[in-house]
Amino acid sequence: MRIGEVAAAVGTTPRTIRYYEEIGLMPGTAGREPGAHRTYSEDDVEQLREVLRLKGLLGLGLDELAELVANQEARRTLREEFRSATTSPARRTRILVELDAIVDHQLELVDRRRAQLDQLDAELRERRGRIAARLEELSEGAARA
Amino acid sequence: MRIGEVAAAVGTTPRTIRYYEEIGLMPGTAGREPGAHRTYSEDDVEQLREVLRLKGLLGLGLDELAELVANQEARRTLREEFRSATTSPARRTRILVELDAIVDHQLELVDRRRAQLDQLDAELRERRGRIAARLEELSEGAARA
DNA sequence: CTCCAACCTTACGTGAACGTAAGATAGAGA
DNA sequence: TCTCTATCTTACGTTCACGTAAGGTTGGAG
Repeated sequence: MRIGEVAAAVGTTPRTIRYYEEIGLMPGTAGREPGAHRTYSEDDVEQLREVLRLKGLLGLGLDELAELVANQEARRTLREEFRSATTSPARRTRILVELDAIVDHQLELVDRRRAQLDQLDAELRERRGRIAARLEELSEGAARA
Repeated sequence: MRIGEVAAAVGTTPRTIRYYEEIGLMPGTAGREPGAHRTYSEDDVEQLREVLRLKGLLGLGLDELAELVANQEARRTLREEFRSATTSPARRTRILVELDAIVDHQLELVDRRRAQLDQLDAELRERRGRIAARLEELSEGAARA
């Protein structure tokens, strides 16, 4: 796929994709003739989607996202090696353990944020509960009058 | 309280507070002599805390935060009127209904974000589950060998 | 009243994250 | 092969959210 298609597919702009390449969030110049068009695989697109998603949801900056991207790339490499027929079971096991650690890390980030939102949500609901209670009181007072 | 105290109390800087005033996220110049020191109430501090919190958790920009702040100020005004002895029960009811709507709106924002995080969380957990399953398979295979 | 730290205003600087414009080029289709 | 259209590189522009520096003022402690 070319950059314009990818941009349209994930809902962003070519400029953003190039920028992400510039700061290391996208595949980069590996084996591309200077001036040649960029081409992307389906996996690249998927990775970009995840990056944009995490950026939006967690509000991460380039440095933090870079860490996650490194993990994403590690995931891809490991998955490929895992799928290879020549990989030994022992090696497969180590790959899986590593993949597990990566996912764990992402889950930790997500869960931390989720906990904070839960806290806020609970506080808002309590506030709403108090308002409802006062409304009850008021309507009872009106009924007695 | 003065600006430095407030900044320290909520973990930010005087500059940020002045900036928030500039863009309408903080009380402003109402009745302050030009050049005089800014003073803040406990309520102001609390409002600032909420703004910073929502900014951090939801990643909102000035415009979206401004909406929430308008609501915060409405909340304060309404609460004060509610506490006044001269307010009629009918008026109190209307105030409560309005407050309820405000909190509802905030809850909506928070819940939407929470749902997205839940979705991501579920996906990550499923991914982890698949990895665990494959590890199972591998160890079983090793046991049979 | 005096002093001085904390504050004031004004204004320019900064980093992140792109937008936009210009001129040259690549590469898929007729 | 020729033709466009999407891409390319380069580079300056922009908005947001503050940081920082300069020179003057406020206002509470002593």
